Amino acid sequence: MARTKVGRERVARKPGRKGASEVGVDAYRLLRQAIIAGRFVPNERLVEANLSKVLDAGRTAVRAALVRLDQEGLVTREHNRGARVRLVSDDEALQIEEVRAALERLLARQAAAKASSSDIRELRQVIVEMRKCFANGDAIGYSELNPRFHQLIWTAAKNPTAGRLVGTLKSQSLRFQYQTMLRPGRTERSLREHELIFSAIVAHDPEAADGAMRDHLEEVLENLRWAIGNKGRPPQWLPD
Amino acid sequence: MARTKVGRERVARKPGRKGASEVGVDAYRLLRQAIIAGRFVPNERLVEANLSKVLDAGRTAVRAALVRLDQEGLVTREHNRGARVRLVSDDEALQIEEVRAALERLLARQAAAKASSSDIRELRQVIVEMRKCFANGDAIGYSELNPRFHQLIWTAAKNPTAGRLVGTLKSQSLRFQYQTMLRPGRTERSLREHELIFSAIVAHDPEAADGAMRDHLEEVLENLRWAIGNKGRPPQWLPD
DNA sequence: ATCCTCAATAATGTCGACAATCCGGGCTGT
DNA sequence: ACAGCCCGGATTGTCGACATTATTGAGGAT
Repeated sequence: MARTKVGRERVARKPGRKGASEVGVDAYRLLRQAIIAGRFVPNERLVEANLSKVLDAGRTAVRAALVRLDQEGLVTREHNRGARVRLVSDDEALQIEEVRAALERLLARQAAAKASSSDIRELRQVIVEMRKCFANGDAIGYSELNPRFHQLIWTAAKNPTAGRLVGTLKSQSLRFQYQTMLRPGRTERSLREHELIFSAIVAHDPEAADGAMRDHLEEVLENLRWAIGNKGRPPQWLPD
Repeated sequence: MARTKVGRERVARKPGRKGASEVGVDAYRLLRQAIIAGRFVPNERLVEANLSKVLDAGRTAVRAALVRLDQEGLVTREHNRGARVRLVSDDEALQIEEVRAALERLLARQAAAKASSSDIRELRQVIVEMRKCFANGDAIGYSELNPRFHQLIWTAAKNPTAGRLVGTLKSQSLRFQYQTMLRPGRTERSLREHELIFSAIVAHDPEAADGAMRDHLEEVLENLRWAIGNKGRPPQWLPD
């Protein structure tokens, strides 16, 4: 009865707090976003007490988040030595990208087989916007459309297993992605490749979708190799 | 010095305990093995207190293990509702198998490109043993050789990223695997397919390895579909 | 009889405390 | 001067305690 625990004020950790969201999952998402956004230097130590304050969550929640992120490959944990943000080497980035390519091919194939008309409508929408960005020379707008296009394919494929996997892979190699669109003329080719994938899906032709996605990601991989080769030099536009 | 804490007996939780191993990782491995081995009914509730006693680990360790296994897809956790062993539906099993096929194709390709002579030696060893098992009609021996063959390919491919992924996928769908070898004549075909993969790797022909692995896993997938179609009926040999 | 309410129970989520461990810096002995 | 040792600070790992939440079952009102 009315055991309104007065003993320990469960006073909100901080005044403004979304009531509906849980603490643990929040800590996980926040930390994940922070890592993906590159707000930590690679190999930086993640001290639980600090994160606890910064994320405004108990150490327990931080701990759970670190365990998840470890399993996810975004941080490494050594016994009694804490957690660090994981540094993915160049070789690893290539491996990850290869795996991602294999999965995206599968997803493109399945998307072509199973895409609903609403899936196709949304894809078309993105393609239209991409064309606009290209016409306006808006390279960064284009870059932001890119992941949306791929995500739509994942949902169209209706294969959540593969979708989750590709998502985590992408988050691991995201740091390398910013270099991929700097090459002159890359945007135009990319647009054409995306259009090919799209039309294959519209035509419900799995074979063609697979091939188009293969070509596209082969191109991306080639770019990545090039970017890694040019490492150390500051990334810069080569004005055409 | 010699702060040999007597206050709280850290006496081994149970008499026989490997000193070098840590508790947490042990709990994880044990629970994982138990789930994979099918020692739980699908959808069975995993009560932390019970596991704590059974696994002989603190509740904290159990908790961490559950978080990991959740991320790995072997259990599901609902907030304030605990964890259950995850039941993978038939559809999901098919999806998983499709993803696995895509990854194994990649691995076969890379194995053909990069296999060292010692890798090849070990693979040959397994093939020889497989032939023996087939000749003796030892179907279960053959079944146990199967995963070893594939694992050797993963190591030969030298792509730990893909290897880990395939490993977790396999653990998720392991429950469905026992049905795959029951079909009459399956063993012989399987052996031939494995031999084809092997010779492609020996010849360092990535394209052929990819194709052979594709054919092999297409066959496996077909078997899985058949097995799922025949569900409910008790699995039984059809004597030829 | 059926549905609603509400307490008892069981399990999870979270926190604080403390031990175990690692790391860096100073001290000592040769 | 230099190597090795040892200690103190900092950080992680683990445990127990307790609040919170879902669930179950009994009892009462309609």
